[in-house]
Amino acid sequence: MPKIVNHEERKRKVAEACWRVIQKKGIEQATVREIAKEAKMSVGSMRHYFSSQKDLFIFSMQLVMDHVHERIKKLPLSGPPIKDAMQVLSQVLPIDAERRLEMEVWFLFTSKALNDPDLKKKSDEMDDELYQACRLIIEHLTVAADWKQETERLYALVDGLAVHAIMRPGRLHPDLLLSVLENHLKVIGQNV
Amino acid sequence: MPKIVNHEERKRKVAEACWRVIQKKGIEQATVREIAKEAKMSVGSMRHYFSSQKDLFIFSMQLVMDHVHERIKKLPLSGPPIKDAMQVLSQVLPIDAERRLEMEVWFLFTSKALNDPDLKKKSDEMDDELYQACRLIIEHLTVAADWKQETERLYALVDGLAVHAIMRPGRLHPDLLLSVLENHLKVIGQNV
DNA sequence: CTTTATTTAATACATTTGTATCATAAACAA
DNA sequence: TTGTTTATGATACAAATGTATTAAATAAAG
Repeated sequence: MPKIVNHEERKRKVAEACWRVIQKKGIEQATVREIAKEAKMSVGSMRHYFSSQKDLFIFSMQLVMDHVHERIKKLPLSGPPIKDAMQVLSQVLPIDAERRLEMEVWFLFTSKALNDPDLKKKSDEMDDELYQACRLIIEHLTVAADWKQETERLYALVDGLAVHAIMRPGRLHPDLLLSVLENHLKVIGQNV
Repeated sequence: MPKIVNHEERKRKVAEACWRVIQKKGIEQATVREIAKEAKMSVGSMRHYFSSQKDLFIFSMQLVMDHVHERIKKLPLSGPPIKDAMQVLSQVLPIDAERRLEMEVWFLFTSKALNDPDLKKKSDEMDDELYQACRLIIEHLTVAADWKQETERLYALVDGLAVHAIMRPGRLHPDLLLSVLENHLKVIGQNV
């Protein structure tokens, strides 16, 4: 009956356009008009896929989470613990253009989430998952009794490195970032 | 000649009102009208102190930096290196209401700075200072050859802990935050 | 071809926003 | 008092923004 269009696929295309606008102009300039322009459609047409700007933002956050999940799922793990941990954590670090876009966008959504309960819910989801991932890594790497402390330390290090690499890519480039993280894991592995 | 008003003092009062609005409603809702209301003056009157919203934002960022500087300057240092380091780093960690307000506001300014060159300049100033502070701490605590790596690690840990304490205060409360940081410094102090 | 459901897009509208204008008030100097 | 400078705040205005409305185009089914 209708026009031949893959609805979900179109939604993802719009969300990716939303990402690009946020990266290029910031979240305050991520207006429905700017996003529609980037997606090469009209505002009215875009509204057929997202009934409100907030719907689009939440979908765009979920799409970041989905991409991270997919990359981690595809990883050929069960090698050395430190190597596996590096592979997993690299999926949330801005070490190439693709991850950088997603992490910059996520960073801006996170800041907006501080004063937006709907976005905060999604932000907390991701946060809980990353915390648990760090917890598992710590449990596999060490037998330290204070796993809570070590988990917070690893998780804070990962997010801190991500933010610094986003803000100061000239100082904290991908190679340095990865070596800092790997050395941390090595020290942890020798028991703290 | 004029009305009896301390111009600089008034500017600081407005900037602090700006902080409170940003914390309560987010940076997108930190409009000139909201800030004027919080400062208990009219928009026109506020414009007498700041000719534009951007001027107010940059002054408000500078005021955060000033407060951090003042607190550090007042510290009675030259005790044990780890204790001194903790005292200094605590000034940029959200461990009480005052610091939490400043760090939340700074966090939001930082995210806005990603797409605003004027704010980015101020953000980079603070960033450079904190990096150098971490560098000094590392140099005093260890003789490790890789001071660049250790500086990035400490700095990322500090900022990561700050962001997590802001986003998830229920999980990462001030006591846990401080103990994670202190243990890190202790391990560093034993040479890495 | 006709019908029907979906997609597209132009236009409108009420709000909000930053900034500008202008008149008034206040305090000190002459 | 008179004059001058600073402070205050009401009002105005153009631009931007999220959302709603409405009509047209498209593709498949009858």
